[in-house]
Amino acid sequence: MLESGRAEQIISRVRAVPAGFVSTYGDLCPGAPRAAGRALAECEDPSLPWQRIVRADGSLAKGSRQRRLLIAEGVPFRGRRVEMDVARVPAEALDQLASDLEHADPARGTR
DNA sequence: CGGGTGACGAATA
DNA sequence: ATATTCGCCACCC
Repeated sequence: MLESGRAEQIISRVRAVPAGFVSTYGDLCPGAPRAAGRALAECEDPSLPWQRIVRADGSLAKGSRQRRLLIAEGVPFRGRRVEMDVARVPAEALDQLASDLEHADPARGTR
């Protein structure tokens, strides 16, 4: 069950982005950022934090709706764009976090 | 095979 | 700073 399909891989990375941070289409799928956008557009899973995926320059694909959700999570903005220098999670970090999710132990680390 | 499309990215004007 | 153009690649017919 690793479902390591192209889309599945992208989706798993989206889930790896922590609240209050963002990542880019290019980081989700280097070399084919549009495939990432495609995956998000097709995926209807409401538990998917799609709003945390923004363009490389910090602009939003989904406009005000997306902006509102991100601000609610505490993502720093500069005008209409996300402050990428502060909130961006690089591709490598995403893989790291994705691995961490598999180890998700809510009871371990609580002391 | 090709041709068109897109929740993109980078370069250019 | 914004608008346009081009390049890229995955997916569909």
